Amino acid sequence: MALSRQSTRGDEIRQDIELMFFAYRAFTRDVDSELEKIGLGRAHHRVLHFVHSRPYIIVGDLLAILDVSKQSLNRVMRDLQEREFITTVVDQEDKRRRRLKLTPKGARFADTLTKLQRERFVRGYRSMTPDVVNAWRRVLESMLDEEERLFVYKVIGRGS
Amino acid sequence: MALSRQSTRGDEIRQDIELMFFAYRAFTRDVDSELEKIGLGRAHHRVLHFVHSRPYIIVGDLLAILDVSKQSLNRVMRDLQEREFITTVVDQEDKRRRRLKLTPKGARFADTLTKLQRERFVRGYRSMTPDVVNAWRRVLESMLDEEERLFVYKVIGRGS
DNA sequence: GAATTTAAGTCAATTGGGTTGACTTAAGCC
DNA sequence: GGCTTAAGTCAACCCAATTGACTTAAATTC
Repeated sequence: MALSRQSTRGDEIRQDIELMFFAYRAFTRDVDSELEKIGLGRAHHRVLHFVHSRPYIIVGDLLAILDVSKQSLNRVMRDLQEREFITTVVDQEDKRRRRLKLTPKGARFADTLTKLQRERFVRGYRSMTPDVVNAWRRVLESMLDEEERLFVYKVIGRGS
Repeated sequence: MALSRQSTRGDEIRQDIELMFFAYRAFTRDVDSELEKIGLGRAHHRVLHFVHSRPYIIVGDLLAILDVSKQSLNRVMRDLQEREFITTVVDQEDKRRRRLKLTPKGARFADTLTKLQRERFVRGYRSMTPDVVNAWRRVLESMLDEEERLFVYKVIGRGS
């Protein structure tokens, strides 16, 4: 295959853009294929993931994180509830709110997915000093827009 | 919003997984919205991008890079040809092959999209030493599977 | 030179995951 | 009591992907 292109100077960033594309695809592949076995998709994974790390999150906050319409979330939620991966409890302080939580079964499944992605990071960080790992994170963080960055800090519980 | 979660020790990688999700979303957002203005989607961008850096690439190689079915590529190609963003030329050595190339108009558009993504990288790399930037790349590369990594090196023209 | 393989393209049906719009139900707030 | 908010639903639609079955034309093999 005559795939390669002449590598001119000054296009390192262009390579990085492509690397980002390939890396993200690798990052989601294992998980996608695991989900496919039981007839779920990437959208289901995102819900499982974020509900797992934020038990009792309310629906509106989850919508804000995922940045999708509630109609879209709803279809996904139905699948997850049917499979008994997720349950809702009515908030006692404000009974309009539904708090989301994974069932033990849902949590186990979410954990196996997380493990798959975690492995790729561990592999990448091995042989890197803590300094470099930190810098790595800062690079990713700088890709976010200002306002978004504050939101993400709040969501992932870093920086504050 | 009570979005944040308690940050227990040992879940740094979990934060990184989420950061990867948010960063990739940011990374594609500008481009997506630019594409939307003229009625194209992310799939069109990928084709524009890879044909731009690999002028005269043949269809089969592009399929291998994108890892999609040819039926899928074909729909996208039709849109791009209608808009006169891309042209095909028959390879003279093997007349079954079609070589793809952007028109000047297509190249200009591809450049404006690249610029948008490039900015995010420049922002991230500013204040990083060359060493750190290199390490950053190595982390991303390590996320690829072994076989895939060799393919990607060939495609982006690094390593080898 | 005929048969097979390869490269590209096409039609049709389906899926996953998103959208907008319009609406309902129930609860909280002033 | 009336407005607002949180959640959920139905319907119609869109984009980007899939699989399967097929065609055309050129290159390769026997």
